[in-house]
Amino acid sequence: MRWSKLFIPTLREAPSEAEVPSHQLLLRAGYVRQLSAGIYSYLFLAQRSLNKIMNIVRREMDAIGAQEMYLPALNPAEIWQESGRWQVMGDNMFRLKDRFQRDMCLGMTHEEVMTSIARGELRSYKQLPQIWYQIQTKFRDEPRPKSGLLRVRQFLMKDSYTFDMDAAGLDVAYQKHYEAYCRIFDRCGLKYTVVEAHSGAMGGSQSHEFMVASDAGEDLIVVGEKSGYAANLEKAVSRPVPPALPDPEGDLAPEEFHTPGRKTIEEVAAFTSLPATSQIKSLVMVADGKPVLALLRGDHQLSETKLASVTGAAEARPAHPAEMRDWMGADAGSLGPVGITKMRVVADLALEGRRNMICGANKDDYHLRHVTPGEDFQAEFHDLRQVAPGDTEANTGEALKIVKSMEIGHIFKLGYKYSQSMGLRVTDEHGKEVTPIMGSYGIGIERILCGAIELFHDADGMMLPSSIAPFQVVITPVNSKDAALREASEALYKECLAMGVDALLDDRDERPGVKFKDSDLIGIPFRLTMGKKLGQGLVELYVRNGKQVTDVPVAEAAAKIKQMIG
RNA sequence: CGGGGCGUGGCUCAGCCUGGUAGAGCGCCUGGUUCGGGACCAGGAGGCCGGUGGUUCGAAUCCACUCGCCCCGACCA
Repeated sequence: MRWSKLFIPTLREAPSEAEVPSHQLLLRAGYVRQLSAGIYSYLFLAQRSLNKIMNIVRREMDAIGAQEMYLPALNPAEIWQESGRWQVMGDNMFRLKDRFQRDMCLGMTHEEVMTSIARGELRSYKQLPQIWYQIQTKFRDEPRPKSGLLRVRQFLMKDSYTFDMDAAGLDVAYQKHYEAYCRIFDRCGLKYTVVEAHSGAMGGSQSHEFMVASDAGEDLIVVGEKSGYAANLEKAVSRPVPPALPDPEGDLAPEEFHTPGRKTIEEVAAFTSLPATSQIKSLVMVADGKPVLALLRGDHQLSETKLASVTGAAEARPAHPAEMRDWMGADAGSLGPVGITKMRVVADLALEGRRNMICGANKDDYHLRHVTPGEDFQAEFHDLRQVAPGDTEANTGEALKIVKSMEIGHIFKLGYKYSQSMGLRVTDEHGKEVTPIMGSYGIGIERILCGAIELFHDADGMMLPSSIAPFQVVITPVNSKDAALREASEALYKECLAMGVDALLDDRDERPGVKFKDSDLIGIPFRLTMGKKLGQGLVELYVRNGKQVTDVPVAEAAAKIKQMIG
C-alpha cells in the first residue's frame, strides 16, 4: 500500500495518560485511539497486525482439528443462571435488559453458550471428541482498566472448548492445545514462559498460563531455569530459606511475657532479639464467612489463593478489627493459636517440626515463648505460603527467580463443572448416559501485540516480529520528487508485492528524516532505503531491530527480503 | 470501593497561588526555499479553558457540586 493514502496518525510525543511502553507506542504510532476507560478503537495498523495474529491462531487451531465457530456476544441470562455464573460474575459482567425487560448480558467467556450448543446437539460417544473455537469480542466490566490494551473492558479472545468422553481424552485435547499455543506464540515471535497456574473461578483441575515477562504485567511468576520449574506465584511452591536461628532445645512450656506496644513481627523481633523466623505469624482470615486462623513463619507471607484452596472457599479476606477482638479476645499484634478451639486453625508446612517459637498470647501486649506446633496447639498443616525471594526449588535446590509477567494465554482442564450443571449428556458404547468432560482454552489476541511491543521496543518505537507487523517491509525513496528514485522505488515495491512480500511504499512528500522516524516508530521490521546509491544499482537494507544497514543490489532486494522474513 | 493526580486548540504543556479581553512549542493550511534521521522563511486557521451552580462590576483563575481520564490499592475466568 501507499503511505500517502493511508491513515497513520503518528504523534511526536506520547499522550500523558499512557505510562506503559506498549500503550505509549500504540498511541504514538497511530495504532489505536482511546474512546473511554478500557475501550479502544483499533485503527488501520492495529487491525492489520491483529488480523495477522488471528490468522496465525486460526492456522494452528485448525491444525489440531479445531473447528471455528462464531457465537453471540449478547447472551440471555438463563444459561448463566444455569451454570451459576450469573451470580458469581457479579459486577464484572455487563448486564442489560431487552425491550421486554428480560435480563441479558454481554459474554465474558463462552463456556455457557458452547455447552448449550453441545447439550442440544451431541447425543452419542461417536460424536466425541470435539474441539470448538471462535475468535470473538469479550466484555468485562473491569473494576480498573489500565495499561492501554493490557486490561480493557472489550477485547478479542480466541477461546476454545473441548468435549471428551473421559479424563484420558481431555488429557489429549489439553496436550494438543498446549502444543498449538507454543506454535502460535513461537510464530508470533514472542519469548514466553509456560507456568503452572491456579484455576481460579473457572473451576477445574489442571491449568497452565502462557506468560510474557514484562514490568507492565500484573502477575508474578516463579521460575527455575535449570530445573524447568515455572509456576504462577499464586500456585508456586518452594523450599524456604532455613530459620535464621535454630530453635531452643527441650520440652519447654509456653510462657507469657510482656511486650508493651510491640505489635509487628519486626517490633517483636527487635524486642526479643530473636529473628522473625523464630516467630509464628497469626492471621485471622474469613473464608466464605467463616473465621480461619492461618499460621505462618514470621518472615513469610500468606497466599490468600492457597488459603482459599485449602479451605475450599471462593474467597478469603482478612478479618476486620472488631471480628478479631470478638473471636480472639485481643487485637492484631498480640494474636496466636494457643487456646484457640472455636475456629479452624491451619498452619503452613514451614512450621511443621519447629519447636519453642514465639507467638501472640491473645492478650493485648503479651506474647508467648516456647510454643511448639502440634503440642501447644493443634493445626492442620498445608502449603499456605507465598514463595519469597531467596527461596529455592523444592527438589533441586536451585535459586528461584520471581518475574513480573503478563498473561497471553491460559489453558484449563474444566472437568464436569459446565457439562454437569447445564445437563450435557451423551450415550456411551453401552447405551448408558454419561457426562462429557470439558476443557477451555483462551488466548488474548491484543495481548500478543502488546507482549511483542513490551518485549521488543526502543526509544524510537516498536520492533515487531515480521509475522505480526502490519507490513513486512517499507520502501523509502529519500526524495519523492526525484523521478529516478521514485520510479525505482515503485518498481521495487511492485516486485515485492509480486513475490508475496507485504510491502508498504512510503511515497509521501516528506523529508527523509520524517520517513525514517515514522517507519521506526510503527515498527516495520525491514526498510529498503532508495537513495544516492541507486546510481550504483544499490539499495540500503535496514533492519529495524538492531538498526544494521547493508547495501544490496536493487535487483536482489525483493528476494533478499523474502528470504529474511522466511 | 478506598487513596492520590490531572482535565486549557490535534499532541505536550504554561497561565491559576495574587480574578481584569487566552499563551508557547510541535502538528495543521497557503506560498516559497529545501531534501539521508522529526528543515527554514513568510502568512494563516483553530480553544463555550470538562460541565453545572455560586461569589464578584468582572472567573481559565476563588468556592461548591458533578462528570471524565490516569496512577496506587482492593478486585481480576
